[in-house]
Amino acid sequence: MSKFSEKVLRVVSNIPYGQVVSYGQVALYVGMPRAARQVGWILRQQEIPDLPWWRVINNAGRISIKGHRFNDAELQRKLLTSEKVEVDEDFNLDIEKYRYRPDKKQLRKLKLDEDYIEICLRKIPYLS
DNA sequence: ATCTTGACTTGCC
DNA sequence: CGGCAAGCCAAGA
Repeated sequence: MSKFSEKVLRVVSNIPYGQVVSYGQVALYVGMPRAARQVGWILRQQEIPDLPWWRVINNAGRISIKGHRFNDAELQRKLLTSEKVEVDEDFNLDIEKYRYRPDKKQLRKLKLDEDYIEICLRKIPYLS
């Protein structure tokens, strides 16, 4: 398993119950702000135990499982609604209402440079 | 090495 | 709001 994959799994597994992040956000927190598609690529290889993959959606606020995977999208909606995240019949939700916004302390756990952490905080500000 | 495939994002109509 | 074209880059073949 690549370093990239490991970091992605670590970030995703830290998303709190009842909150969501976008693929681009995960990419940002693993140090590769433009690798959103690759985050999706990693999560597509299901069979990853103890990973709250359903808390990752696209930045438009939509469940993003594509193609002939309607059942998986339905499963994701089911899992989200079970944690009180409201998702409508078109797989849309209010991402800003549920978005996970880590603070500086939490970002430091990811072993990122201090200045890069500032970039993260500027892009996804922590709201206190 | 080279090409293709996407659970993506952003900007620009 | 919605669609579309570019840009993106890890993995597989």
